[in-house]
Amino acid sequence: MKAQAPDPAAKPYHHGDLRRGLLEAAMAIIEREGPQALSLRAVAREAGVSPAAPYHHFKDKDELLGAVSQEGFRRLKEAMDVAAGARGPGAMGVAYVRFARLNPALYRVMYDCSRSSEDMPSVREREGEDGFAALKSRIRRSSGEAVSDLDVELAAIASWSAVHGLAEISTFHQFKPLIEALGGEDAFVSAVLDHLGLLKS
Amino acid sequence: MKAQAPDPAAKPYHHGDLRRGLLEAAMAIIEREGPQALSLRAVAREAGVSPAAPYHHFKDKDELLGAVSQEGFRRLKEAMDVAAGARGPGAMGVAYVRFARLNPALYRVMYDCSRSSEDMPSVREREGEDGFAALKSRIRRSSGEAVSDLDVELAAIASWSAVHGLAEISTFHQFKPLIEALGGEDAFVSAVLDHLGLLKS
DNA sequence: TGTACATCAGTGAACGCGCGTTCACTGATGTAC
DNA sequence: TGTACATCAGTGAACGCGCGTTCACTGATGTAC
Repeated sequence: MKAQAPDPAAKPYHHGDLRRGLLEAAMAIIEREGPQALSLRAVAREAGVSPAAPYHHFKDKDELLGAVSQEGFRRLKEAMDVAAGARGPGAMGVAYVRFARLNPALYRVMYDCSRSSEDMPSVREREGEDGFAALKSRIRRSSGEAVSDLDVELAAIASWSAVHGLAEISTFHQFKPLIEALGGEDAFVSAVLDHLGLLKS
Repeated sequence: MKAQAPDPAAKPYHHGDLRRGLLEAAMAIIEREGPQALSLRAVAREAGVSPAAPYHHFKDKDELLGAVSQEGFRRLKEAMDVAAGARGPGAMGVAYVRFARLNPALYRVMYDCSRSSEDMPSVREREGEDGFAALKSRIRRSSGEAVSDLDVELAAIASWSAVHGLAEISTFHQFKPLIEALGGEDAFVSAVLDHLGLLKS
């Protein structure tokens, strides 16, 4: 009998798409137990595979972590694109913070990888650049013609800082009451972003 | 001869202030090798003491990490207080980001501890609260009387988000050229914070 | 001032553990003829 | 269509390592009398 009718119960010797399976296992572990708990062995375990199997798909642990980060940026960009097409002003900021809220540990890993890797532009960085460029042209469009390139650049950085900062800070327990009073996370984020103009001190 | 003239070369059996020594060792390791490299054994090694010694001062590794975070917040508050007294508007934001830039790994540990600890108000949280309250009254003072408590609160959160986000993002290599063009980190930070008002999209 | 003793703050050896990685291997798959 | 064979993607045992923590211990310090 030659492997006809692929029995779905029988675990095949070959996984099919173990690379993707490992990435998903890694993300599951990160969100369930935190970035500290992520080990290659744990990922293999989670994927139902021997400890040596991942080495056929990733050079070492760092490479897997990099791939996880990359996949995270891909998903973030996806979420932002959806928000960009659909709703009005502020929607993208809200979508950004929402992504970070729904995937806090993944978001942390993404940030850590961004900082530590000093190598050449990877896919991740290119996607990040894309997002940043899109942000700039959005700001350019919504401002008058009187704004310089430098102003646009600085405003884009300010904007990115604000959403990144808010993404991390809004998870503090300290803000729970205020968030409820405002009617949920998204409303809270929107309200905070609306108050960025008041800052003069 | 009874331990007269304390020979500075001779290492005494008792350390003197090992608790502080361990904290400083921990911070040194964190900044030198990153938060991942921090182990109790490494801290003891760095402090020149046996692996078991730290247990006379900290219940376990987490407690030491918490103490490091606490000390970090103390220093951050110190830096902010200096900036508050001395310079004009924006000085505190610049000081905040400067602290994070000079102690990037420590800052990261502080943030991670803030997020993970769900316990009662520790000294760290009280100091954090103090800083946040100070920020609010500063905003209240600099705004007119027409601003509601809610607006002040939201503006304070927006402000905090912006400096936290900028603190982390400004270390990306991607901004090096712009930072140099503007004449240094502080000028860069100041310029970005000045552009927070432009954000409407 | 001296002495007995409790307490404190270190030592160093040992424990069990999970980790990253390597190795020789084997089962499954695809391709050339 | 069948067969030989190269290649691919797994296995599972093993390695050495540093880790957190515990233990019985000992040297130094402070206190009561």
